[in-house]
Amino acid sequence: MSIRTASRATTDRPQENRRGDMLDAAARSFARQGYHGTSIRDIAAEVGVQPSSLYYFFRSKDDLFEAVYQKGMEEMQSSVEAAIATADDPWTRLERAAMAHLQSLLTSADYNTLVANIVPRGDSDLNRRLIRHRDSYEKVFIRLIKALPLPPRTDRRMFRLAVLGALNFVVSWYRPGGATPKAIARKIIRMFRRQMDPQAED
Amino acid sequence: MSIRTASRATTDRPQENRRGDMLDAAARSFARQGYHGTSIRDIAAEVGVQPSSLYYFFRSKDDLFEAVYQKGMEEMQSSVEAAIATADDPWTRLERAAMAHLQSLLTSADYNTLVANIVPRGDSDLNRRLIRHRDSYEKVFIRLIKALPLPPRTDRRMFRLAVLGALNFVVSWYRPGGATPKAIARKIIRMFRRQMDPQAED
DNA sequence: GGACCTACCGAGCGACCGTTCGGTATAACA
DNA sequence: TGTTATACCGAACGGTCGCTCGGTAGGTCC
Repeated sequence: MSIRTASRATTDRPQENRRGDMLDAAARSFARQGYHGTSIRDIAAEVGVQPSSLYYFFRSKDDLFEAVYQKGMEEMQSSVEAAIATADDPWTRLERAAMAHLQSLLTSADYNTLVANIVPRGDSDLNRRLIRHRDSYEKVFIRLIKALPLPPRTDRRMFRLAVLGALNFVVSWYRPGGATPKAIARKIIRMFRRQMDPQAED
Repeated sequence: MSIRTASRATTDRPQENRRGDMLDAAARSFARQGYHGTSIRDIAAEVGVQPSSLYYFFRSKDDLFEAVYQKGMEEMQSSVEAAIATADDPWTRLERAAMAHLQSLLTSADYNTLVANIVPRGDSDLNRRLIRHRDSYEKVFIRLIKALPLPPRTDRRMFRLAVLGALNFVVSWYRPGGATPKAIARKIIRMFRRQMDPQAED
């Protein structure tokens, strides 16, 4: 292994590479103003770059948006996966996942607020791609709920959707200073648990 | 009471009045393409009117949007109120309300899909006004949940928000042909009920 | 029959939109 | 030292945006 192969020149800083900055600025703008409310020029200005430069890294506005959305979903997924790694009990794992999920949505990291606020609807190409990313993320919850000791004949899909609904709705009423995301997540999961699991301690 | 006062000329059709048509077309467009995705010209074209004509009835695009949103909320409120009028038992009333709520959100009446898809965030003037309308609607649920025989020290606010969250999230996974809105609403409320009310029959 | 009001029309202003295209400074490579 | 790839710049194209403004046809009122 020569020096040549070891030092990958592209990552160092040969003549800068602001793709990351662009992604960050896009996340900020999209999270605050929404898709149509954000212009390529807005993002470019925030990075300190010409609008045309964005097209060197991203084919189109749609592509840029998808990249941001995907990164947000991936960040959430890895934070959830890290949170459940250390627990064995299925209900504890769900609770930990809910905490990580809510914490991601509420701590105003732009990528995650974006994911929280943009609900893909309609059937444009872009929306179809976003939904694929979201579905991929929600697989974690399918697994978690599959492992739960629920009463027989429980509709686990409905259960999952009710939990995610209650969780996601928090972003529309949460105000910092009140209950913490963790506390809220715990409360919500406990509400669902008490019903489904008679020997829950509470 | 003379003939003059009885026949209010403005409502008849002196030289037409397409305010209602405009509101309907706006609801359609806003519900499908969102706020920024809808142009005044789109709406005008759908009504068969010049763009400038919209400004005779509405001060601005924001005003028009607010009018649509408000009408949507009012429709939902009266449908919920009609649904609970004939029931006395608090849990039954909540269940009926949830059914009416979901039915409004899911039967693709444009005013209601709009309300379901537009989640006001940020602190523009418009968003603040939308939130006021939404809060006014949700008062019904505060009342309904206040009347519920819940265990002492139950956080009724959290309970309400969890219920509304689970309910509102349905719009993002509902597909016609599966369970009906009514059935879904019943299932969701029963899930919450079993936990809080030990002598629920189910 | 003249003044007035209502419900529009039609043209257009200035700003902004996503995107394209030809260039170019810098650095790596031969 | 010349070639090539990378990471941009700067200008501009064609289109759309929200909104304004000066009309005016038709009905109502005195």
